[in-house]
Amino acid sequence: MPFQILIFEDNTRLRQSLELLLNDETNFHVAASYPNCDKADKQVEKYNADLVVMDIDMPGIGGVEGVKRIKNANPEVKVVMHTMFDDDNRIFDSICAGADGYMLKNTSPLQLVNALQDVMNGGAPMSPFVAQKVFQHFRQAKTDSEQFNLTAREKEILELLVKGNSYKMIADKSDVSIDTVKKHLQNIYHKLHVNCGTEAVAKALQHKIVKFE
Amino acid sequence: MPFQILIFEDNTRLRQSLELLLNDETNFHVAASYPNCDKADKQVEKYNADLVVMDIDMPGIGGVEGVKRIKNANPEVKVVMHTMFDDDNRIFDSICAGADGYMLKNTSPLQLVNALQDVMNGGAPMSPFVAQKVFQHFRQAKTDSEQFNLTAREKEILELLVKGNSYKMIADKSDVSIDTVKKHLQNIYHKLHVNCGTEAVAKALQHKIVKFE
DNA sequence: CGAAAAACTACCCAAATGTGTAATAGAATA
DNA sequence: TATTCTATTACACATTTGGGTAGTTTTTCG
Repeated sequence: MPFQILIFEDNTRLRQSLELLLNDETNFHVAASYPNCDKADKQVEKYNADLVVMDIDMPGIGGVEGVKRIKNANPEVKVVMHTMFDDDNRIFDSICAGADGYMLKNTSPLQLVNALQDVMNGGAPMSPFVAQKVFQHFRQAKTDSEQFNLTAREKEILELLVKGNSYKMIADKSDVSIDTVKKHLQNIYHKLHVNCGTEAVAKALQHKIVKFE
Repeated sequence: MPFQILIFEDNTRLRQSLELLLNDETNFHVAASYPNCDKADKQVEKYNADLVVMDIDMPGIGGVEGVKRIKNANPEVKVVMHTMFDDDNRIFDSICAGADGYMLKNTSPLQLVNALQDVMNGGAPMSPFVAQKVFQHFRQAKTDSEQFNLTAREKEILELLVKGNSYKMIADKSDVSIDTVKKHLQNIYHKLHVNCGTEAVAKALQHKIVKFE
């Protein structure tokens, strides 16, 4: 039995093209297609869909919200974004909302079909450009984290602060007096251009000076 | 002129297979291959390589450190990891170290060649399994972030704290008395199971109760 | 409607935090 | 060698923070 597919795409012509393209595949069957995803979760339910092809820019609620609802109601349904947008926010929002793949509309029909097969095999297909964005996201902060010129000792103290230690606890664990800790933190605050511990923690985590766990 | 490729792979048989496979492609040429990457940066320099295929588990410095050195000396060289390891740390460490792709060794020869072509076209090829891991990494905390039962007001106050505001500033911006802020934060600390502001900030960011920026 | 949850305020008090100034000693570097 | 950088400690002072207790007022929801 072929996979049941739903298409959400407000451009009528494109929507029909997609239907034709996907119905050509023996193991795909387009159960239905819609120009908006306002009731996507119900529709997925109704057709017992296995796979959803989702545009982002549509009238009513957008595709990102659409994914959220579908995944919320039915986490095992695969959703692949199919959109023109290649900006970071759209991409990351979609992934966080639960999308299983992200293909740009400049993808060739063959590649799109491959991507959909891929996702049904447990993969997470992305257009090359998207994959690059994703990789960049990991590397990102890495570079600017060095720019604060914290000394080894300062990083050590800062890390203890981030972990939730009080000055006294930091002093004990670092085996120095509490006044030394104070002085170090004062210097750290200056280097990070912040005025208090909470800000320092936020900055340290944002810039990955201290890693999570 | 074909792309100049370097291969780092300690398994002799596999290394030779890769050479044969890649030399079959008209636009690839394996300039050299080595059983370890202790001098990878120099070797890349020497052959003016465009692309590196890098194993992770090798005698001497591992592939992750190898990528780091290559990218440090020569950021425009493309490096694709080719390894058996599919654990999160290996994957994310490699990406952070600057890898441009991450292919598992169970990849078919055809797919590997495709991946290498892909990377030379500016893509970031990943094995399906790896792509999935990467997606998961984004979604991660998302689910448990709701579990703290913070009220809307509490989230608002917490967010201001994370942004570096003092109690007084929060009171002003929220248009309530400072004592109210105190009380709210006290409740928040209890809900998050922490004892102070810095810990709360760390927890809020880790669990994405408050988003970066 | 009536109970429960959330928001708000006030006051007291002890402890923690952040700033300034000052000084010593070892390491790194020019 | 001289100088800068880093790590260290000390002390004084004002402010902030965090906890406890106690009460009022909205909202929300069964």
